[in-house]
Amino acid sequence: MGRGKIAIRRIDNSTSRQVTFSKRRKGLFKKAKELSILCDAEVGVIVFSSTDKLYDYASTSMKSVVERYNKEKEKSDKQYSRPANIEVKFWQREAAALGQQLQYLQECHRQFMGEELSSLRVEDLQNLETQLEMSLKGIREKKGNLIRQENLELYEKMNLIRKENEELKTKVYKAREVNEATSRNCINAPYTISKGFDLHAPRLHLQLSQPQPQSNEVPERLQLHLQLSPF
Amino acid sequence: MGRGKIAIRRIDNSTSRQVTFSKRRKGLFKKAKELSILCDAEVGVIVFSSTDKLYDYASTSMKSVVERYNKEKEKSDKQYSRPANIEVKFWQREAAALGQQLQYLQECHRQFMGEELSSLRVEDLQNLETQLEMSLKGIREKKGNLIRQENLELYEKMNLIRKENEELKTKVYKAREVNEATSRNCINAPYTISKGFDLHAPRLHLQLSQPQPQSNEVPERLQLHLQLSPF
DNA sequence: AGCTATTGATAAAA
DNA sequence: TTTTTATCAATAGCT
Repeated sequence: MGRGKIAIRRIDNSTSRQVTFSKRRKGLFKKAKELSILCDAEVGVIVFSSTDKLYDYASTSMKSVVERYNKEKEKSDKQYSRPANIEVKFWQREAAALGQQLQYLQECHRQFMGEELSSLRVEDLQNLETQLEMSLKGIREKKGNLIRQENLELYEKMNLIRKENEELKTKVYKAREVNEATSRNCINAPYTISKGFDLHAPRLHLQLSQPQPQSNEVPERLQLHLQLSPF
Repeated sequence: MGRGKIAIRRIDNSTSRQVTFSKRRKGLFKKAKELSILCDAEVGVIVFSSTDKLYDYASTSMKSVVERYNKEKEKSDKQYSRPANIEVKFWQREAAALGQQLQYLQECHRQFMGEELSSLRVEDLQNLETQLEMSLKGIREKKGNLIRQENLELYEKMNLIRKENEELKTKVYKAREVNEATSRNCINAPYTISKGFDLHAPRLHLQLSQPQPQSNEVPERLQLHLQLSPF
């Protein structure tokens, strides 16, 4: 169709190609429009030129055509993107709902902290007070139980250590006796050495039987809890 | 181009329309292909028949064409889907962050309610107790202030009403005197009527000077607050 | 589905 | 780019 037949292959002449592109693109869009009208069809045509310029025709709107196309395709293929908008709305709602919950809880929490009480009536304040008293009761009970249990454990440990100490003392005394018995055949005085050993032994054993990192804090805590515990 | 010219309008004959649709659709796709080859363009054509069947041609792939089209459009128009993916991620993050905050606050709140204390150490419980004691102090102070103020207002109102009552009483007595003076010229006994009016007057005025809906609850509240107020 | 007269599209030139 | 015009391609109406 033209002054001469042409082979269907890329047109080398850039100008010629440009002209042909214009004409044929126009023709393509016209044909698309005719098809849509004659046959009551929805038609969309997208064309990118070799210079990356976009041209498009749609009998209705390209948005409609692409959405319909994606809807049709997503039956077998989920990689198309249209449902994303629904997703965005879903997550927006989700965030809004969480935000509201958060705000409500924050207000509630501030009231529990004794802040922002101005909006409350006497009745609300009374309810809050009652709730806090209940909470306090539970918390004190729990704390008391914990402390008592800790103290019990500490007492048990202390007793264990004392027992060990007693046993060690007897061992040391026995060792000293043996030492004294043998010392008559010896020149140097082992008494001072044995005395030094006697003094250091308990501390050494205390550390061995307390593998926790805060073993040196134990007495302090013990004192603290005894002091605080009114139970 | 055919045996006769046809007007570009919907073909009424269903069979004829169907045939034309087939022929022209094939022609359209051929033209699209020629354009893409001759001019080195990327072309996509989407056609929905009047019976909702999908036909499409793309010089490369429809996915590529549609994505390129969306990418091009999103520069000027946000309703297309490529940015939606980023948006989805944003809102997901937002929701996740809010959810975490909420969860943290909920745990905190439950502890303030005296629940779920098992994860807390003695130190935490002590802090919680101190906080709650502080909160309670603030709440009690606020409640006390509110009640005192309410009581003051109620006392003032009561005094006003009493004053009004006194005034009314004097008026009633004066009216009775006038009545008695005129009753000598009358047969029936107006004394009982005036006594009844005397009894009902205060209640009537109490309601008139208390436009609140719970005006009949006032004495009860007054008693309650006096009972509760240790301030 | 084919056929073909006829119209429509467009290549080359301006 | 658009117009012109000669030519080829597409297809409407029939089979």
